[in-house]
Amino acid sequence: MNTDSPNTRHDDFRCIENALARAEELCRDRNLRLTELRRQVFVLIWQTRKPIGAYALMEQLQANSDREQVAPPTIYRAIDFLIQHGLVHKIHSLNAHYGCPNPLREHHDALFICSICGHTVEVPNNSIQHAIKLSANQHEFQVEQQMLEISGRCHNCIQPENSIKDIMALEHAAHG
Amino acid sequence: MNTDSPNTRHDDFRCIENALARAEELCRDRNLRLTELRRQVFVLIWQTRKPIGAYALMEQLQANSDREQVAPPTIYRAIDFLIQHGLVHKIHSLNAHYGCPNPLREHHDALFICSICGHTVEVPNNSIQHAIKLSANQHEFQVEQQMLEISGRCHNCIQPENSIKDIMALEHAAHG
DNA sequence: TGATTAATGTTATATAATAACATAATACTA
DNA sequence: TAGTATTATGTTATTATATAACATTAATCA
Repeated sequence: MNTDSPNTRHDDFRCIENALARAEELCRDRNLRLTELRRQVFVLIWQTRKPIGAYALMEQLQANSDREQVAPPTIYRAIDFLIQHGLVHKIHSLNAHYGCPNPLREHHDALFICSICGHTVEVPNNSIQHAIKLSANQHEFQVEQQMLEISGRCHNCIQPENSIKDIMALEHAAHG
Repeated sequence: MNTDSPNTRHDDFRCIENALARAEELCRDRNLRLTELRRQVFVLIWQTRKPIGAYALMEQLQANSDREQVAPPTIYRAIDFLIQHGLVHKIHSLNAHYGCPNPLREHHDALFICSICGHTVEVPNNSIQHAIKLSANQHEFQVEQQMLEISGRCHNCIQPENSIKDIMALEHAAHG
């Protein structure tokens, strides 16, 4: 299932470190408590690098911490906190979660979710946002929340040929 | 929870009849079988006039038909059929369903869902659609499915004063 | 320090969805 | 029109997702 392009691979550690730093800053600024539990859940979500469900997250937490047993409310509370403060988004069409790459910016983005590899990209788009606002105004509708989830194939997964090529290139590189 | 404006009330029967007629036509045209079960579920969804979950639907079917006992798969299969052919939409943010008012038209609409009264409106919007397409192209993303769900307050529920006024007007009308 | 609030632990349960297999109804074909 | 294949439904059990309710611990603040 891991179809990440190899050249992004090595950035993972720094990427997560950066995300964590941003989260800490945000919490400091807003006087929120990024507790050990919340921090662990946050990091686990980022480490997965694709949308992850609450129960999978629970297992991960169980496995990667010295906690005796983790029950659903533990994980749901942590997730709720992270969602509430924009550090994590929920993808309703998958009942899964991913780390928001830009929690400071106010955003109502389009979410492109690859149905093959799970790769998820958040795309800010003013014209979409504008169109929604306009439509809401026309219908005298007061917007509270919005979600735009688009599933399909990311550029890496569009054509099967490409995947095979990639794999062959990888193997070739590994052998020579 | 029923905050429909009174002047739309009397149209319910005809409205559902029309929807059913459209569904029957669609099924005839596409050689699909709108069985008794599917028809019943379809009508129940329309009768609710707001998003309804699978289990609530199950209870409704239990109560409003002479079936002995309705199990989850029964209702899920019927819903799946209706969704698959565009007769019903699923609202993922609510795990609920509502009847599509225009199943024949190809549409990727914005869905405005009132968080107070549940009133749900499907709004076709070319500029939203255009913006999404553009964004997808830019990211070399091949769209398979998309959903835009917007929750907030519909024009009837925006101001509490209005609701109270409506109720008073209704009561006044009923007494006089 | 003691009181208050916020966070977490713990047990049980509610809600949503599907798997697997049996039976019945419909459509197809010779 | 009888036999066969296909589609739809019935039935039981289970999996997956999420929350309620209450106890305990940790952090904050007067």
